[in-house]
This record gives sequence, structure tokens and C-alpha cells, in this order.
Amino acid sequence: MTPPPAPPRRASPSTVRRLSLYLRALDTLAAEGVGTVSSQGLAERSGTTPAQVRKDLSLFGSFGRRGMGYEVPDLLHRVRAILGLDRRWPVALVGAGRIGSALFAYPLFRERGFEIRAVFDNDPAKIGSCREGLEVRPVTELPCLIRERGIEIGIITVPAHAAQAIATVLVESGVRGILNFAPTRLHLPPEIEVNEVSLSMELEALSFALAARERP
Amino acid sequence: MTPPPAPPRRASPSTVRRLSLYLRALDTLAAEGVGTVSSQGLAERSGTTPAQVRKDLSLFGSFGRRGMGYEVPDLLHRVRAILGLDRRWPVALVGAGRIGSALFAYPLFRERGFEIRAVFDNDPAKIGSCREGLEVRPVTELPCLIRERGIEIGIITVPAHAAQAIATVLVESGVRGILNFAPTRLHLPPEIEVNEVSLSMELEALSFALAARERP
DNA sequence: CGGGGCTTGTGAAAAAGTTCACAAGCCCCG
DNA sequence: CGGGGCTTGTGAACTTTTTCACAAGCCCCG
Ligand SMILES: NC(=O)c1ccc[n+]([C@@H]2O[C@H](COP(=O)([O-])OP(=O)(O)OC[C@H]3O[C@@H](n4cnc5c(N)ncnc54)[C@H](O)[C@@H]3O)[C@@H](O)[C@H]2O)c1
Ligand SMILES: NC(=O)c1ccc[n+]([C@@H]2O[C@H](COP(=O)([O-])OP(=O)(O)OC[C@H]3O[C@@H](n4cnc5c(N)ncnc54)[C@H](O)[C@@H]3O)[C@@H](O)[C@H]2O)c1
Repeated sequence: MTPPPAPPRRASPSTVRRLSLYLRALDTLAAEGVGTVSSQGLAERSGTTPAQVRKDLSLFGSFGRRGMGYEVPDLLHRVRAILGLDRRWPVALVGAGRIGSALFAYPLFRERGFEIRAVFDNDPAKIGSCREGLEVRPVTELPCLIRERGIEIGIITVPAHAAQAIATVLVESGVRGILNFAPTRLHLPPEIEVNEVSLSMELEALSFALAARERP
Repeated sequence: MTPPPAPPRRASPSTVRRLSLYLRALDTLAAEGVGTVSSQGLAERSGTTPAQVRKDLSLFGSFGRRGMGYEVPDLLHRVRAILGLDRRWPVALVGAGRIGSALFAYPLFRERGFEIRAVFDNDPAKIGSCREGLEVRPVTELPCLIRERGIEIGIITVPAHAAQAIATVLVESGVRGILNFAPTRLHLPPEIEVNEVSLSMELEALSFALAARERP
């Protein structure tokens, strides 16, 4: 009656996080001209264990040579492909405020293939102004431009009270993934990928750890 | 020979994350004037399950009444205390660039008890300028001011190549917890709490999920 | 004042994730 | 061309985290 043992051959969120770390480490190694790296070496540079590195990678194939380790350029390419970074991702940014502008100006995103192709705001003072060559457009144009420019990922950097409405419009316009900086839980259809970034949460984790250390 | 069953009565990182979510939900409930909430209600508002809510809270005590649920103001206070938010945390910000300035201007941190009491940079054009009433100081004054102002948490928003040196100085000056926005792994003594925020990683997780969905 | 309807707190079971341990494989050297 | 030294890939053991399930407890109503 119980369905077989279940075939869950999927990467856990922690594996995905670590893959990003491996990618960062591999970028550095490649820049240093290192040709080959062992699971040991990768583990040291990404703060995990050799067994973990091998397990993570083995979910997607066998990329190493026994006795030798992994070839840096090859593995770099593989990990990029696994993470879906072997293509460009057109991105829209909604909310050209403080954090939105900071993100927009951040060059590393583009290097990784994330291309901000539209910026929206509803403040007349901001609309029409330029951010690094791209003009801030009114939110009313959002559906049209998202479709036109084939945008698949939206970054939300508007105040919390406006986030849900923006998210809904983004999804209706064809966006499949959302990175949300506003401190609200978004209600969206389950096929939409949502990733929340909460800086308060990060500080609170620190505060918890420091406070816990003081009184056990 | 194996030490007893082991008494690991500590909250896992995921529990801590969820506590932050509960806190956010409780804030909203309190603002709405709701007097009482069940684990069910909290779960819905924080995207988890009732059993998980109860397990998480039970790590720290019994705060509810059977048949009734939890009293919102009481639980709010308890969760704040658990997270170490029943006090002020003096914070220093190093790197008054784009993301640093955005963080500095963000009012929610202060509301949660995180008080930015010093801002540092090494760019002469920025030193001496003011951010919301606080003057940007040169990094050379960092050790002295950190000690003087009793700062325990440092936020690093300098370029990656400068992050390790800043982190080391912060720790030598007495900081016990660090929130690092620079994309580098920091090497610090184990008693220092370090929390990395990597926005690339968040985007990459999205990209992975969207790409995976396309070719199963 | 006792029974019914809910909801908590918590062991026990299940699932998920990590570490272990080792056979299989590769390269180099003699 | 065969042996030694390393390192991968991977089942199996172990650990941690989540889910389940239910007794214990509280309140309200009749
Ligand atoms: N600044 C930070 O460090 C920080 C940290 C964590 C989270 N956040 C969150 O990020 C979001 C933005 O924060 P910020 O500090 O950049 O605020 P901000 O006020 O500087 O920027 C918000 C921008 O959104 C625009 N906006 C408001 N309503 C809009 C709407 N309905 N449609 C389109 N645009 C709209 C505003 O015109 C403004 O330009 C907030 O939800 C905040 O909680 C900010
Ligand atoms: N902007 C973003 O959206 C974003 C996103 C993710 C991560 N980050 C990371 O955050 C960090 C800062 O990014 P940013 O965009 O704010 O860059 P930025 O160049 O705007 O700001 C960096 C600031 O650090 C100062 N600085 C440089 N070296 C210093 C030193 N040795 N001591 C003290 N101050 C020094 C500079 O003067 C500048 O004011 C970088 O590590 C970046 O990778 C930024």
C-alpha cells in the first residue's frame, strides 16, 4: 500500500546553497590559475567537508577523476550549468529606493548572468530618471514591459505594504521567480519560486547566538 | 565509551529562522489588536505547520494554554526575549557605500533594538560626511570607537578584498558577532558568530529552481 | 459541576540530511 | 607493466529535523 521507497532524487536547499559556495571557490581557483582541485580542497574553501562536496556533486553526475580530483575549468562549467547560470536571466527590479538602487548598481549580478532589464517605481520624482543607462518606468507599464522584454525574475524592493500587489502583477505578467526584500510573506501560486531575503532575520540570528552564549 | 545519549538542547538554525518569522507574525497580530493565537494561526502566517510551531516554542518553555492558544502580547515578549531582542545591540557599520548606506537608513533595525552607533569608511570623500546624524569616521579610529561605544556587532559592507582585514580588526576590538555582506569566507576564531548574507546565492537558488523545472 | 470541544506539549515514528568507510579507479614511478 | 599512493563515488550508518498522534489540560456551556 505504501508507495515504494520513494524516489526523491532532488537537491535539498542546503545542497543548492553549497553549490553556490563551490562556484565562488571555483571562480577564485580559476582566477588563480589552479588547474585541479580535490574535494578536500573545495571543502576547505567553502567551509564544509570533503564527503559533503562529493555527495553534493554526485547528485548531478561524476565530474572528477579518482586519484586526481576535479579539473577546475570543467567543474566550474558544470556547476554553472547545474545552477542554471549557463544562460542569461532577464530580471526586473521593482522599487528604485535605497536598497533597489544598491542592487541595481551591483556589478556581480550581471557577471553571473542576471541582467536587470527594467526598473519600476511609482514615485513621479523617480520615474524618468536613469540608473546606469536604464530609465525608471512607472509601475503601470510593468505588465507590458515584462512581457516585451521576456523577463522571468522579479526583485521586489518596495515597502512591505505594496509588496503583495506588485508580486501578483509580476506573476500575472509572466514572471516565474521572485526575490523578495520586503518583510512580508507573499501569497502566490505554488509553481512560482519565491525567495525571501530578510536582513532583520540575519541580525536576529546573530542576536540569538550572542544572547544564548551569555546565559546557559 | 560513547558519552551518554548526548544532551543537545539547542535550537537549530532553522528553528531560529522560524522564531524570527513568528516574531514578525506576532508583531502584525499585536498591531491588529488580536489577543490570542493558536499554533495553527501562527503557522499559517509564517508558512509552517502547527506542530512545528509548538515544537519550536517548547524548546524554550510552555507559553500557551491548552484549549486556548497563546496570548499574543505575552508570546511576543517571550519570543523577543528568546531572540535576545529584549535589549539594545550597539552595532558598527564598516563601508559607507551603496549597500552600507541603504542599511544605515533602514529604520526597522533600530525598531528591533539594533542601534548603529558608528560608521566607518576609508574614502576621504566620505569621511566626515553625515548619515542621519552620525558622522562617517576613518577606519583608523575603529578600534578606539568600538571599545568606547561598547559595540558588539559589526556589519561589513566593504569590497570583498578588504573584508578579512576589517573583520580581524573588528574582532580584535571586541566585536563578538559579524554580519558579512562581502562575498568572501571570513577566517575568525570559533567563538565569533559570523553570518553571511549572499545575495548572489539567493538569486542562484532561484535560477537553479527555474532551470531545474525546465528539464526534468 | 460535569461533559464536550479545542488546543497545547511531547514522546515516538518518519523523513531528510550528513558522515563514515571502503571498493573502484586513476596516475605515476620504478 | 605492475604496485603504491591518492582520491573519487557511493551504499550504509548515523544524526538531525520534521511530522504524527495522542494524553493532558483548559474553558465554556448547560
Ligand atoms: N534599506 C534596507 O536596508 C532594507 C533592508 C531590508 C529590507 N528592506 C526592505 O526593502 C524594501 C525597500 O526598502 P528601502 O529602504 O529601499 O525603501 P525606500 O523607501 O528607499 O524605497 C522604496 C521604493 O519603492 C517605491 N514604491 C513605493 N510604493 C510603490 C509601489 N506601490 N509601486 C512601485 N514602487 C513603489 C518608492 O517610491 C521607493 O522608491 C522595504 O520593504 C524594506 O522593508 C530594506
Ligand atoms: N550593492 C549590492 O547590491 C551588493 C549586493 C551583495 C553584496 N554586496 C557586497 O557588499 C560590499 C559593498 O558593496 P557596495 O555595492 O556597497 O560597494 P561600494 O563600493 O558602493 O561601497 C564600498 C564602500 O567601502 C569603502 N571601503 C573600501 N575599502 C575599504 C576599507 N579597506 N576600509 C573601509 N572602507 C572601505 C569604500 O570607500 C565604499 O564606500 C561588497 O563586498 C559587495 O560585494 C553588495
